[in-house]
Amino acid sequence: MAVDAPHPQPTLDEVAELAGVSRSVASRALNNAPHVSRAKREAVARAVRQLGYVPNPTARALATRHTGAAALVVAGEDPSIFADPFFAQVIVGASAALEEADLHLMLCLAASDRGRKRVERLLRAKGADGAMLMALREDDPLVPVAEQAKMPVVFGGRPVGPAPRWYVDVDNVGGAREATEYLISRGRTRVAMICGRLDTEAGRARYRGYRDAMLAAGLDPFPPREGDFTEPSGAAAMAALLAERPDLDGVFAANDNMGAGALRTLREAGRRVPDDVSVVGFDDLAVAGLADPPLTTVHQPINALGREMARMLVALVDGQDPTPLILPTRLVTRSSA
Amino acid sequence: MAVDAPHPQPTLDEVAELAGVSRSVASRALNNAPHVSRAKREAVARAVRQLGYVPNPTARALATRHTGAAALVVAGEDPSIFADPFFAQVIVGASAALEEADLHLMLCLAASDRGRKRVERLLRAKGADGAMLMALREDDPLVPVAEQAKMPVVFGGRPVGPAPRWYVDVDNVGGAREATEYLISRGRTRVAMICGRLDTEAGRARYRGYRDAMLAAGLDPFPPREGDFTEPSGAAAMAALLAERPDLDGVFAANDNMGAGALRTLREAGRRVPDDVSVVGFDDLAVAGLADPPLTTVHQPINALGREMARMLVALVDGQDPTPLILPTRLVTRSSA
DNA sequence: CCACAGACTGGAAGCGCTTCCAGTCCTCCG
DNA sequence: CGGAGGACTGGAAGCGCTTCCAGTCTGTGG
Repeated sequence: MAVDAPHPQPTLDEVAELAGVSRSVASRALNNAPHVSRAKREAVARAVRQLGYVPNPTARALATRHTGAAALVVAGEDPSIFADPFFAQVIVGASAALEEADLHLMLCLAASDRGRKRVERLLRAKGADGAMLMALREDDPLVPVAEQAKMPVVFGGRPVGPAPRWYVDVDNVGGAREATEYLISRGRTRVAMICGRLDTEAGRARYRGYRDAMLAAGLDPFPPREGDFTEPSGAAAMAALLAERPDLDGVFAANDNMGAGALRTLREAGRRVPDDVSVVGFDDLAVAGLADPPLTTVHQPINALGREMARMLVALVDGQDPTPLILPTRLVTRSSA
Repeated sequence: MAVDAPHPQPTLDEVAELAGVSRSVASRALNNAPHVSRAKREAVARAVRQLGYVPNPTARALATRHTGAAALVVAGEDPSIFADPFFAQVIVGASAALEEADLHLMLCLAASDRGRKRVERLLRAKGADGAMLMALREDDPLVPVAEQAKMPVVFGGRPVGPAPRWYVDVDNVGGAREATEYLISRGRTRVAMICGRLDTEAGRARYRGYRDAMLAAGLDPFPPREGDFTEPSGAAAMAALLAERPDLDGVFAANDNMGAGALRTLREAGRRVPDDVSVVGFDDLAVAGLADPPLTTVHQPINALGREMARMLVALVDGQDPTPLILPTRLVTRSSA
C-alpha cells in the first residue's frame, strides 16, 4: 500500500531518517554492500517500501561515474537505412544482452549532420558507458568520433580500413563464397553478382568471397555491379546485367532485398527462376522466405550479432579485454537456386 | 589542434580558471544565458576550445533535474514483436522529432518480466524526461506502471480501455471501413476478415470498422477470425476461413503480414487473386508492395505516428498540454483488390 | 581481565553542474 | 553632480547519491 511521501520523490536521506540510520548505511543497504547489520538492512528495506523510494539514477550516475546506459549508433547518410529489418534484429539481440547487465539502450540514428554532432557529444562527454557502432561507410565521419570517444566502442561489422580493436562481424567472405560455390555446384557458370555498396566493408567482403569462389572454380568473375542494398536497386542492377550479359545463368545478390528485386526483374523479363537463372541472396530476412520463388540465401546470425556486440561492450565496461568475434554464416536453400 | 588537458576530462572549473572567470559566469556563457559580458563570453569560448571541454551531461542532469532523454517502450510479451518493421518506422519518426528538441532516445523492449521491472524503475525514478508507450495489450502490466510514472507519458495507439490523457493514434476504424467499402464497391459480398489480436485496441478497432461497413451495406459481417499479426497466422486463418466458407470472395486482413499470408494460402489453394477472391491489407509496409500480387492496403502514416508522439512528448516536457491526435489513413490500391 | 582484530557506523567530502543572491561597477537621467 | 537602475560578477548552496575514513562496538584469545 503506497503511503504519501513527504516529498513527491523521496530521497535517500528520508529513507535513512525513517529507518533510523545514517545515509551511508542506507546507501550500503540499498546496494547490498557489506558492513550493514541484518537489523538495519531490514529497517532500510522497510523504509524503502513505506516511502515508495526509488533511487535517482542521475545522482547515482554522477557519484559512480557510470551512466547505466549503452549507446547503439546506426550511421548511414539516410535515416531510412534504419528501416532495414536487419537493425531491428540486432536491437533485439543487443537489448537482451544489455538487460542482463542492467544497462539501458540509447539508440542514436546518426544520419543527419546534427545527429552526428550529438553522437560526438555523447561519446566525448561520457553520456553513456559505452557505444556500439554500426553501418559505417568508408571515410565515415563517425570513425574519428569513435576514436575520440571517452568510453569503450564496439563495432558491429568492421568498418572499411584498418580493423578496430573491438568488433563483432559476420563471415561475409565465407558466406559469399559458399553462396557462389553453391551456384557453381548447380552447374551455373555465368554467375553475376549484384554487390552492395562498395563503400561498406560488408559490400566489399561479399564481392571478395564471390570473386574468390569464381576464380577457384576457374570461372570469370563479373565486374562488381553495385546496388545500395534496396529492392529497387537490385531490380535495376538485374536489368542492367540482363542487358549486358543476356547469357547469364546465375546471380548472387549481396542481400535479400536486392535478391528480391532481381527476382522481380527476372520475372518481368520472362526468365524462369531457377530454371533459366538461379538466384542466391544474403541475410535470410523475412523477405527471403516471402519472395517468389522463395530465395535461397546465406543466413547470418543477426540476433547473435547484436547480442555479442552488447556482451563485448559489457565486458569492456567491466574492465576486461575481449577479443574480436566473427560469427559464422550458413546457406539456406529454398527454391531460387 | 587538441591540447593535452590537465585532466582526462576537463571540468567547468578548469574552463573558468583558464578563462579567468568564476564558474557561474562560465556556466552562463556555456548555456548562453544573459548577464555575461561579451569579453568573458569569448574568453570562455576560447578556454572551452583550448581544453576540448565537453559538459558532463550527468552532472547537468542532476542540477537541472532534466535527463535529456525520452524513453520509447515497446510492450508485448515476446521480443520478436519488435521485428515488425512497423516499429523501425516509428523510431525513425520519433528519433527525428526528438533530435529537434535535443533529446536522446532510450529504447526499452519490455517483453520479459525483467524488462518490465526495469521500465517501471525508469518511469518511477525519473530516469528520463518522458516516455512513449506502444503495443500495450489488454490488461497490460505496463498500464499501472504508466500511471505511476513520475513523468509525462504519451501512448502510441490507444490501449484497450479508457483512453489515456495523451496519445497519438491512427484512424483504425476509418481505415478498416474504407478498405471494406472498397471491397464491397468491387462487387464483393462475402467478405471475411482476418483480425489482428483482439486484446489490442488496433485489432478491435479494425474489426469494428469492417463490421460497420458490412452492416451499412446490408451485408453479414463474418465473425472475427483472429490472427496475431504475423504472416503464418494470416496464412492459417485464411486456410480455416476457406474451409469454413469456401464461397467467400473477399478478405480484409488487419495488417499486411497477415494479408501476405492470406495471399500465400489462396495461391496454394488455387484461388486467383483478385479474380476469385479480393484481398486488402493494412499498414502499407514494404511487404505489401512485394507480395504477389501486390497488396491493396490501407496506408497509415507510421513515420508521422512516431514523429507526433515525440512532438507531443516534447510539448508535455515543456509544460504545455497538447491534445490527443488521430492520424488519417488512406487506401492504396494495388492489384490484389 | 585486557588488549585487539574485525564488523559496523555515520560524518564529511566529493561527483560536475546550475542558479540564487548579495554585492560591484557603470551609465544615464534629473 | 548625486543617486537610481541595470548589467555583471562570483560566492555559496544545492541536485541525490557513493565512498573514504576515523571512530565505536562487539566478541575473543591470551
